[in-house]
Amino acid sequence: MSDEKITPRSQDFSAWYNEVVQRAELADYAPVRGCMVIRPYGYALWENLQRELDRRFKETGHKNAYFPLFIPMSFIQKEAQHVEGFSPELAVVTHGGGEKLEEPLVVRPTSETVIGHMFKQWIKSYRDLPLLINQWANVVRWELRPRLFLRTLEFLWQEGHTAHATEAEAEEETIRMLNVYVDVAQSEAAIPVIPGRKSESEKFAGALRSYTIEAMMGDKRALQAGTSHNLGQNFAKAFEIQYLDKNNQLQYCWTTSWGMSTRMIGAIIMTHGDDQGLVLPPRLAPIQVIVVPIWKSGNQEEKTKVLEGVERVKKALGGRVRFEVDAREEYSPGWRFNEWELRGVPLRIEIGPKDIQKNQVVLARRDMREKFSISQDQLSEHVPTLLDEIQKNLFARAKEFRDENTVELGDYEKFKEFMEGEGSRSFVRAYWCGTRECEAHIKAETKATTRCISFEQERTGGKCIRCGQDAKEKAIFAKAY
RNA sequence: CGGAGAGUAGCGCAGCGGCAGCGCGCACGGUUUGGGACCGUGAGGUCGCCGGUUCAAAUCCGGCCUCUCCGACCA
Repeated sequence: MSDEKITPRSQDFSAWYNEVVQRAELADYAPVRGCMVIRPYGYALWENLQRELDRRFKETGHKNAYFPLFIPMSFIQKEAQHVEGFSPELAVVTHGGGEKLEEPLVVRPTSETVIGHMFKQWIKSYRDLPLLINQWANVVRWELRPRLFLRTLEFLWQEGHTAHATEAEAEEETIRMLNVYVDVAQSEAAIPVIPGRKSESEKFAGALRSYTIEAMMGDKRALQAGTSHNLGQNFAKAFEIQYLDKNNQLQYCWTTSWGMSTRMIGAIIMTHGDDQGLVLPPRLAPIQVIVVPIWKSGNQEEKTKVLEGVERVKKALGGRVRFEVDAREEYSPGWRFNEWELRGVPLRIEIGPKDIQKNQVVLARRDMREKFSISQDQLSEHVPTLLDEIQKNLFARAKEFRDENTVELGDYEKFKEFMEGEGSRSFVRAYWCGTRECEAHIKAETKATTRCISFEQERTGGKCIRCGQDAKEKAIFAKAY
């Protein structure tokens, strides 16, 4: 590992991002183009996110299951929109066991089709509904331009799939799960998000309606951090997912699907990170507190005393926070400080001879460049409180940044100028007539796309920013990842 | 897939027809330790891959692969 400083965020955001991912040991490039290895530290972060999602899925009545990686090609082709949307990015297995397969197998890009096929077998009666399933899995999409965590050929995610008796229930489920994503993003990852509806052209291939949570990254570009789809009866009809209602009438189900992926790790990096490196939200950080003991080597008495102090610290923290002790003598204190800052640990405890004398420790918050001392007796009470404060501060800071970089515009010429100039990477709220034509023109002329039609808006109506026709709603426009 | 750049030790780079180099990291020994310590001794290489030109190729030529950035596509 090189000792050189990382590229400052302001100088080259992409270079900064790649360096942080690798030097913080979150992930590495794999030998296959577009693929990545998630290293233990990055995987621990994912596990913490998984735990928070999984807990909420179970609280809302969902059960985990697992469906196969391989999907018959014919399944993908059953839903017209779906095949159109996913065909360009499919990985297809044509041979197995040295023989050409009779029917090619698609490596799942998402599992609506195979799950739809199984739902048909499992659902007979209205009594079987709702069916609430989630799976933790890897999926493959042959992306043209990969980026660590944000867009790799293979990625990890969860995909929820549910079937309901009525459209209203399906819609309710879709929104419920979107709200779970809002909660996880904001409460756990400390990332402020805007929940809203996707435009027709941005929605999932095969969905009736797609909802999204959109976040602003440190370079002001938008990132879709989670999606929830109301699939209507599109997949139910394609896969004949039917039930008998109370009146013995055969009805098609209404289905939903929703997903959040390892992309969230990219979102965390790009929302909170700074020129020192990664900054992790305490609630998801694999290591919440790093304890760095300091002593003069060769001074055995001093070392013993400091290590006794470390034992007291461990006792105070044990069971309350996730912590590690970095007592490596081969690295200077300064080196270790920098190392753990680069890796985003929210809170550092320094303990050396001076602290032992005064029965104190030095605390350093990762979110601020300042140190302060507290009595060792206050540790067990103070550290969890501090972690909460850091969590809140990260969210508040990110929200302030996003709000500062969100503008409301009504004039198209100004909009165009804005997207070319300094503000080119900001969120713009503007009335939009809702037509594909206007959306496509805006995209072609400004590179900005509609991120979502935010739920959080007054529906007073106005004029479309581009065509001037009546518009019912405002959309958020931004350049996106 | 279009445009640009890059691949030489783990990382960052120099060398650009004639012995494979530097800095950092790594190992060992010693001195150090409150913001990326220092000295010494070492280990580590099919110069991205394949082919061609040449007495001789990391270096010149052709093809391919990979990565990064900018587009189109996308969780």
